[in-house]
Amino acid sequence: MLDQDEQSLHSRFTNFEKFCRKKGLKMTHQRLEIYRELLTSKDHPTVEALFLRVRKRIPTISLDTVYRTLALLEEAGMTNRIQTSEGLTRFESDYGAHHHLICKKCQTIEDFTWKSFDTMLLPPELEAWGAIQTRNIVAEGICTACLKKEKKH
Amino acid sequence: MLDQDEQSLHSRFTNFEKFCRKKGLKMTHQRLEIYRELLTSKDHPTVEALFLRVRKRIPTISLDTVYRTLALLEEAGMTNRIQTSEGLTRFESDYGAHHHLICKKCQTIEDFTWKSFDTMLLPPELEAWGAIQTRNIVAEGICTACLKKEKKH
DNA sequence: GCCTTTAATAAGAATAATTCTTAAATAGTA
DNA sequence: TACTATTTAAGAATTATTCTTATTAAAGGC
Repeated sequence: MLDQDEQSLHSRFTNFEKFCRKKGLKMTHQRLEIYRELLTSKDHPTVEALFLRVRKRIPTISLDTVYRTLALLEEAGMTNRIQTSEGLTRFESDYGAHHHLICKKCQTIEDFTWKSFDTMLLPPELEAWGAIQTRNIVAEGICTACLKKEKKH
Repeated sequence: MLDQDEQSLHSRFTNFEKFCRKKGLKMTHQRLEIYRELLTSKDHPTVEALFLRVRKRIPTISLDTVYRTLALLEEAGMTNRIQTSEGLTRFESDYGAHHHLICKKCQTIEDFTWKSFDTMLLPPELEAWGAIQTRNIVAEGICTACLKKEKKH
């Protein structure tokens, strides 16, 4: 995934403030730090991982606050929840349409984009199903790092 | 998804027996019934749901046995685990490449196939990532039934 | 800048899904 | 039929997540 530039990062913070005001939500220290951490994390962290990272800056923060804030951000469409086959919930800040590559060995998740897929017409049979809003590819396999480890064996 | 015919259902049972023998696993009443239930369930059941269904035939079966058997079947590639955004784990028997339509309202999952997507070349950049083994689409939206309910409102 | 109101927080209890432990039951085999 | 190694049922333990409640802190009016 391409790096986000400073401009877009800044506009994301502004959007967060706007969203909070519109909803009558308070802009707390905790919310801001959790959101900042999520924006700068590129590894699809778990709730626990985010909690540990934010705790470096806010030592008294509780895990529950991280859960609540993530639920809030998700509702506002500012983060995506990813349920992995490990059974863990991971989060990512949302940079528009993209897809996932998951390594079955080390469970790391990488993003990729595929514009021509995104604009491709879905099979016409699907129209009868209802109103489709999103389509995401999950590709699984073994990443290069894990393949190398296997060879050494 | 197309109905499976009797022939294929039978061959699946035979494969299960073969798999068990090869692995030195015992063919228990419980394993057979859990597998049968999974094969004939077309609604991507949760562990709990499978447990309740199998219990009609084996009233003394334990939830843990269902968990263990599903883990076994998964390892053998005879079932797929689907982690939904509700946070529930659902299962399906594996009938080759297919994709999922998930309703955000009622959370039901439907299968669909898309042959031309399955054989389509992935973006060449992905080659550097590693060895990709599977690719699945998850399309989300609102199903017709839920759309109708919304209109009545 | 201070006060008031109301929402948000931390802490720990509660819940729910899943896994583990152990004694009893059973499949596969001699 | 008897033996051995798995598998099972039952319930305890674990883990992720949500709830409860008393305390703290934002936002807005003064």
